[in-house]
Amino acid sequence: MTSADQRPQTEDQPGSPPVADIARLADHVGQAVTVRGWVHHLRSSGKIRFLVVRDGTGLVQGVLVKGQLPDGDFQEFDRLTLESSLILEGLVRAEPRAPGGFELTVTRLEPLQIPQDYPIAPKEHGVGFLMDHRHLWLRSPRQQAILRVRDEVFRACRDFFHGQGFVLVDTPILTPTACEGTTSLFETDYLDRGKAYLSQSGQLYLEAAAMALGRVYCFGPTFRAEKSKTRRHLTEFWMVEAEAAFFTLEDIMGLAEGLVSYVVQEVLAHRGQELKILERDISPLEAAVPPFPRISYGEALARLNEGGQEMAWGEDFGGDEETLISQAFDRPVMVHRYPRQCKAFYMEADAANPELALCVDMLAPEGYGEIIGGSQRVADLEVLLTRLAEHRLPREPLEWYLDLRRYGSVPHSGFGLGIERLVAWLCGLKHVREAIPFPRLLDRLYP
RNA sequence: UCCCCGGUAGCUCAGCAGGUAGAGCGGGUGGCUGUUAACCACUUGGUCGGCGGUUCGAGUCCGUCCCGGGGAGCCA
Repeated sequence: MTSADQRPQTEDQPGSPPVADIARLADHVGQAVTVRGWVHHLRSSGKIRFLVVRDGTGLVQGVLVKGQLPDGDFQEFDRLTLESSLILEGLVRAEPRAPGGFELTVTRLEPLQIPQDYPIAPKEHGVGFLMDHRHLWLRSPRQQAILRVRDEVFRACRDFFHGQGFVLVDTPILTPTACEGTTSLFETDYLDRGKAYLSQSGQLYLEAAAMALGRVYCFGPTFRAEKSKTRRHLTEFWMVEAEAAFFTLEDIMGLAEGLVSYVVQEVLAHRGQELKILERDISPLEAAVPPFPRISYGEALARLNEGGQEMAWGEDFGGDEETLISQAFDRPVMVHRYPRQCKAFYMEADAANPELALCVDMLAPEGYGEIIGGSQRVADLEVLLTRLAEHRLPREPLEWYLDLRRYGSVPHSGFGLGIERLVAWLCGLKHVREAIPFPRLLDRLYP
């Protein structure tokens, strides 16, 4: 847990040993320390008692031996239950029998609060039950590990873009209209000005920012009111989106490949312990180094039809098709140049074949499906106006977007990366709902 | 919105051909000086999702509604 290295210390209590993070107990062998946290596990064997304590940095087993701490404190042990909050003082010992390698001989035990009937037991639970108790489920080692991987993904994304000269530009969450028009939006009242909608993408605003700063990205929540009920869907999810002036489709594919491979390598380098807790086979992650294979929609379609999965030209791929395509490769695959008819209005047509869009989807291996969608954007005002008409989108709310084509329009491209899908793949999760602290699903708004 | 599966103790589940409610875990009590989801003994624990129907009798069969899970479409 490298992040513990720089954790600021809180004030020690007079008369008590210094407070130590469990992750740093190695630095305190032979010393008296104070540990503050929650009871993770309890065992009693007559005159010797064990409790495993969690403090957010790790787990440590405390040993209570009668005579080595006040009798009153020893008896307090019997009142403890799972998730009791407490303060322990003790002597740090190297102990080969202990999972972390260190143990605490407890010299003082002070319960802070003792729960009755903590709902989550150290046994198997159903998904529905755990989701109802998500606020408590987060305390489990597995969920902690996922959240730490997620944190690493966020950090790595920001590092990558910063290193590539991209500027973080925050796009609005409350928007006057749809970005793409096709998907359903969450609607809300906006004071006295009618309806507002929760953003389903920062892309259009990011295009404006790219015309100011060249290379930009945004990182925020995204909302889709679709009645999707699959392992790959949330109604509220996080997306990192990039947009760069003068980038072609080829440029943006290189950027997407660079981002994903960098994030994977950072997670492998810094979150190996968490991946181990998750029992993740890391060989598919280790393989995710450039170059990622690139195939066209036409090639992908041909592969599917040869494999017996009959599909007509012009249709978008579903989850099953994505899985079949990705199974042919050992790393993420980029499928480019889909038929324009199944893609969004803002995508530039391929000059070599105007029926195709200059777009790309990156499919994660192991059936995790699309993690990135990107494209080169329409740069010409007249073309864009035609597209809006074709898609029957209202022009007035997008006049500002059209301005970008009136005032110094340039070729530009961008993509969006779904964070939860990436985290789910990295962690080997069965469902994206575990990749976000408090998932919002079709039929779930609690807790 | 559509298709499939499910709802029995706090949790995970079993319940035979329709005959009147079970286990493990958890909780409680006691025992044990090195336990690793400790172990042993005893004990606590139920509106069988709701409503209606068939039947002498329904957890079990039928209808319907509610809730949960999985999948499709759409998307990241």
